[in-house]
Amino acid sequence: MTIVQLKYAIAVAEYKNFTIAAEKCFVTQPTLSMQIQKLEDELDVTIFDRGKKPIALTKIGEKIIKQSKKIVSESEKMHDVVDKDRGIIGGDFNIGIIPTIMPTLLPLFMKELVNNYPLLKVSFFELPTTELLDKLKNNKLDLIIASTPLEDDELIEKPIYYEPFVAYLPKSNKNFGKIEIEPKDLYSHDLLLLRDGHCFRNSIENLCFDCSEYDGKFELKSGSFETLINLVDEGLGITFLPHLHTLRLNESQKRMLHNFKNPKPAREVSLIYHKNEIKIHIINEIKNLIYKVTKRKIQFSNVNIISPIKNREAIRLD
Amino acid sequence: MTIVQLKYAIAVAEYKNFTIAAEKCFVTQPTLSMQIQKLEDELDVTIFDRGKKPIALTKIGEKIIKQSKKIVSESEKMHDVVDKDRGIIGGDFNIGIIPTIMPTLLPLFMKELVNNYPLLKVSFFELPTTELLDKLKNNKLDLIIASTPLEDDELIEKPIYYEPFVAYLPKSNKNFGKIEIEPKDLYSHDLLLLRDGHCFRNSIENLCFDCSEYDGKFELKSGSFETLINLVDEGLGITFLPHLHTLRLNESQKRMLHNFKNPKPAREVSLIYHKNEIKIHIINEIKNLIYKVTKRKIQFSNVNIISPIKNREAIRLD
DNA sequence: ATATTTAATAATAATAACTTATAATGATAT
DNA sequence: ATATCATTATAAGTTATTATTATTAAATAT
Repeated sequence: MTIVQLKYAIAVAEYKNFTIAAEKCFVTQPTLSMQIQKLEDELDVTIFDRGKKPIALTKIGEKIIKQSKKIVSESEKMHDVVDKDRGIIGGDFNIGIIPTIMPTLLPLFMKELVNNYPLLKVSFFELPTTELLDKLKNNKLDLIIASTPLEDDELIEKPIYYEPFVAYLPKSNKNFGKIEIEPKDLYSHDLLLLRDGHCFRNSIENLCFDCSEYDGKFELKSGSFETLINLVDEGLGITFLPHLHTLRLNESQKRMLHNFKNPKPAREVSLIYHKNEIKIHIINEIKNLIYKVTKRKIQFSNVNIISPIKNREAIRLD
Repeated sequence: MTIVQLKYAIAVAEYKNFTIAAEKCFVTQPTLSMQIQKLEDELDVTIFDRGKKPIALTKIGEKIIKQSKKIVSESEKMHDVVDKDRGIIGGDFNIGIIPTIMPTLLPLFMKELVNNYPLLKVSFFELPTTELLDKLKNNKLDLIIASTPLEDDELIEKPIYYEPFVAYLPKSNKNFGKIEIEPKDLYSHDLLLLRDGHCFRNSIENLCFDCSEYDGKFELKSGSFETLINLVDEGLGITFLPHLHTLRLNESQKRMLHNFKNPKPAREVSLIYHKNEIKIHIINEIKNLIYKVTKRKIQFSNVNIISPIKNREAIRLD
């Protein structure tokens, strides 16, 4: 049993295909096949059911892959041990951020991050939460920034700020001009939301509890707040915006913003990383940097945290 | 970096000698030296300070060996994963027991253990606690039975019974015949104890708190309770015995036993194994077997647990 | 100084891992 | 049913790695 064999097996488990797995491991398919066979021979088990299409893990195969991941992740940490000892913050580091956070948060720390750690090759990936989590668990990402709580016991969540929601209402709306509104006031047919799969939509759905009963315009799906804002401006409905997205609105648009009364509904934005703690020393550096930047510029209190997972209750936070 | 290289490095760290480490790994010395060099080259560090005699670990070497042990121990567990899946309880299994527990406990479960698991090759090692711990941490032992608490955060302790101490007094002793005695009654110059290094001695020293001030006969050191009993029989002093050691005494000897009043001083006897949980499925089987056997035959309550570590306080247990 | 111990190096053999080429298998389409 | 395609297994040969033996070098002890 070698670490290389385990990596090959993990790749096959991931891609469910020997040929693709071999490519990803930068070897030819026969090489990978042979090493997998050797591993199976040594352990005297069949890890993969080649009969099924796509290839499936056997029952024992599942366990073996799980243990393989542990071994490989511990072996990856060896490099961290060395780097940490030297105080080196360098190498590749991949950060994933959900689309509704990316444009407002990234500009806050991007520059300082790149300047402070010249040896670090940081890459950013803008993807929905589920894909981010997938990549994080497969070590394609080292850190993600997303709306929490996610309640995933493979991961560690470190909240960085709580961002209130604000209602964005056209003059035609009956609640326009109210000083303080409540979520239930907005229970209506013309609520415009980001497309399905966006966790921000889940948050709002949790906020409006029974909004799965909505019909009509509700089905209109958009991918960015930009579009939603334009639609509302045209009087085609109402929407919610996260607070940081409202800062760049013009004066007349700002008059359309309506705060909720305390405790304001809000989303929790967190750094999320794997419990295996690979590259933990780099994660900690970046964590401190982001803490520093956000603590100075973003501070909210007296909020109700709305879960990005469907059908979860809010958590009061004063 | 390969698992084999890590094993070689761990061996050198253990034996502080390339030649001996090579032997233990069943390879020649140049093979081992080269692999260590390759490992050092790849990680770009020096793990061993060859200048010192015996060979010493560098500062970063310490960390690398620590991480290596994690990786290797996770890789060892791969076989457990397979065995567990098949329900196989087999292979080598090494149990260490301290001398003052061995003769009374081993007969209770030895036979059933061997009969129940014919594929298991069990070996027993009778050694003092410190040596047992050393071997457990270096994976030379899979399980040890010793007096606890040891407060070692690499290890897991599972108490199996609490064994009261009994005083063994000759007729000449002033406390002879008392129905109930207290530890302080025995504060005297003729207390006979096992030789230094035996944890049972530490327990008794904790019990008598200031007995480090004792002089004279106290320095007489013995290795077994057999000797101590004989010495007391000859009227040369007094001693403590763990309860299970008193069961085979003859009638006249039994008249020399004196119980302490409640809560009786007692030692905690535990199964101890490594947190890395290698062979955990076998450990669990043996644990259950020993639990079953001891729960039926050994039951004590209302005791004060005396720590086998010097200068610790007793823990009351009702 | 000389023997002894121990790690490093050199030359070479054995083993293992890899590549290319090809065959076998199994599913899908004609 | 047969051809086609996708995919894994096998075979032969090459390269790279790991091992051995023999020897050298360095440090200690006698």
